[in-house]
Amino acid sequence: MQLLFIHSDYIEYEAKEKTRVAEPISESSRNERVEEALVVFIAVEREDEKDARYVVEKASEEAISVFNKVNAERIVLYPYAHLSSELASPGRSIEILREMENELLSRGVEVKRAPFGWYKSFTLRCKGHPLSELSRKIKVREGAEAEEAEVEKKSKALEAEEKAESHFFFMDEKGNLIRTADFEFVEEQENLRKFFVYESEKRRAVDKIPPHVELMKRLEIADYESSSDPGNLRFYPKGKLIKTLLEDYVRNSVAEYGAAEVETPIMYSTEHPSLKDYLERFPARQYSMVGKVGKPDLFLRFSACFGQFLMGKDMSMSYKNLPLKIFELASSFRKEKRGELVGLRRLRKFTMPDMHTFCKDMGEALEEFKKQYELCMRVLEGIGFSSKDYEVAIRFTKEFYDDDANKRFIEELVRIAGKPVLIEMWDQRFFYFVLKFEFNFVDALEKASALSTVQIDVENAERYGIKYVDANGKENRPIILHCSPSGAIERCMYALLEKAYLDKEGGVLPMLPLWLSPTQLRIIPVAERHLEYVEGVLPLLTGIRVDVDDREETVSKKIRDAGREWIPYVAVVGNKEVEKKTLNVTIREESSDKKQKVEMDVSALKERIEEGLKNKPFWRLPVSYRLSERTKFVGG
RNA sequence: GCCGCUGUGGCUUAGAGGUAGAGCGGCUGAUUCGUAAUCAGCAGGUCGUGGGUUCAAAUCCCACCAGCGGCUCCA
Repeated sequence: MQLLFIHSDYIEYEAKEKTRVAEPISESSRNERVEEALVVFIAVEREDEKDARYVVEKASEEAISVFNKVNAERIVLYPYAHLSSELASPGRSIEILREMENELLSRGVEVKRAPFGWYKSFTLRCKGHPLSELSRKIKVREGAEAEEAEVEKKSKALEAEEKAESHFFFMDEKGNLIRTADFEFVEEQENLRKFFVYESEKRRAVDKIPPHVELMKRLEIADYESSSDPGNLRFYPKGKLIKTLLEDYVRNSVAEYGAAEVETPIMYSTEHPSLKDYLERFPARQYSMVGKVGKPDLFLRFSACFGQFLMGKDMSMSYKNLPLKIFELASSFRKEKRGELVGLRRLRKFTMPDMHTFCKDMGEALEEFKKQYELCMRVLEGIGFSSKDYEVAIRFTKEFYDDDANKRFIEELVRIAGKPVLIEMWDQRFFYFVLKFEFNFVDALEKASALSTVQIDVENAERYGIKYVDANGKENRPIILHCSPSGAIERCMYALLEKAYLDKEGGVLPMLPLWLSPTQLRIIPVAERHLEYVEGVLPLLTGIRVDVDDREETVSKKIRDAGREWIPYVAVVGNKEVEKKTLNVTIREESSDKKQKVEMDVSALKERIEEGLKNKPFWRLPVSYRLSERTKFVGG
């Protein structure tokens, strides 16, 4: 609460015109003149709502203390919104002002309160003595927010979740459901074991900073931005390139699958009835913005669900259109707790490919579910993750699994995965889905995070009023599938970096997939006189991100730097190559610590690289192709 | 958010109450070099921010900010 005290000879005001939030007043109280008053201009702020009682008391104490010091005869409370940019809601503001009026009255002070929500003219004569102008800020005491959060009313879903119990199993490729205690891990199931431990037990401390955080900085991919809210990162040109390529790839894959791309708003009113349940369930997880006076507050979306459901509600769908798929590459915001944020793994602002499929019934939903399960595998494969790189979790309600056909369906999913998967069975449904799967990546610190996921949603069609017309002309609720084929784009980048790190630990030279490598081919002239030949070769290499290390450095130095940047193809050009019109190429994926050099002509190299880029998006190099002209974005 | 640890030029870091030092990177010059760091010189620091203790603070104390780990959480 912001307070401005003016000790006045008199104040005169007139309520001229109503604003939208005006309180009703009698005709006689429109005009007032008060002599010898301590005028208290007040802005009630948003945070005051958390502990109104305390704020009212504190503010009243302050007012009385000033009142006594200056020897005023009475107090005028004057609502003055312009003292703050973070106002409380009008309704609460009026209440708090009234409480303050009563508080002062009960302490024996003569009080007048100017009407709230009116455009008022006023004349004020300030006495001008040293204490006649003072301002105060009343802060909500420490801990009030936490208290508030705890008493926050819990939705039914949240209560149910607390009561819900779940049980873990493993299922092998033959469809045997095995109790976790009875499962024996073989060597290649080490990651499954780590994943299960992560899901079910406490972990011990690791005193390493996550490898990908170091890499994302060193490779000039992304970095923290301490001037923003934590978890909102900056991306350098190379990182933005990788991100754009991944986005394009996922977007293309989903379009090919038959989804229509849409765009929906990133912010929504907190007062929309369909959105309220979500907000109640995760009260502290929103970025919220205070609406202007008389307007509802807004929150930033944490997924594309709302936008697409609200769109779905207004569509007229026939059973003939189903299954209907819409997709969005959605910038999403989740105000994760401070300690949960890590590099590119867990962010507050991230990019979520989000596809929703409207299906006419559970049969169709399951059919689609399986197709999307396979879609997710293909998309991850395309990004650079084989099924060895992730662990499958399938989660469902007991009720779902009690059905024989469903049981066979789950077994089929495990067969497709081709290796044992983690099963979680809930004894009751506590959120909107009955069945979901995720593909989880296990990183160098043995932490698991979900990449792809599909969920079968049986609740939101009802909540949002989404319907389709069936063959009999009757309206029905569709079953909705939520699918993120790759998981968050940033998280894919995290997993790629962690995977490269793990490769390095295993003695393999770390690198990004060719199509994502910022520089795909680096040409290193031995001396300046070889540059001309190199420049002549460049026009033959269109469609490939090529750069030239034209710095005045030794060949050894340039080779080392290319290696540190994980460049997939490094070509050295000296007298021999100029003479024979070839390139001396080191192919990273075929090299170990000992360099493997191959003499190739330019067209052979081009063909080989193009083969590796097939069916993948391409963007040109975002920085100068000459290293001598390049700016460093990160030191070291 | 809570608990613990950390914070020194662009990067990595030495310094533990008494004049901030180095390597990399940068700049300048020399070197035109054949597969993981060519040589020399120069510039660059509010010691995360704000308070406090002290004759004196990077160093001790407090608060805040950011990062890391744990708890928690992951729609």
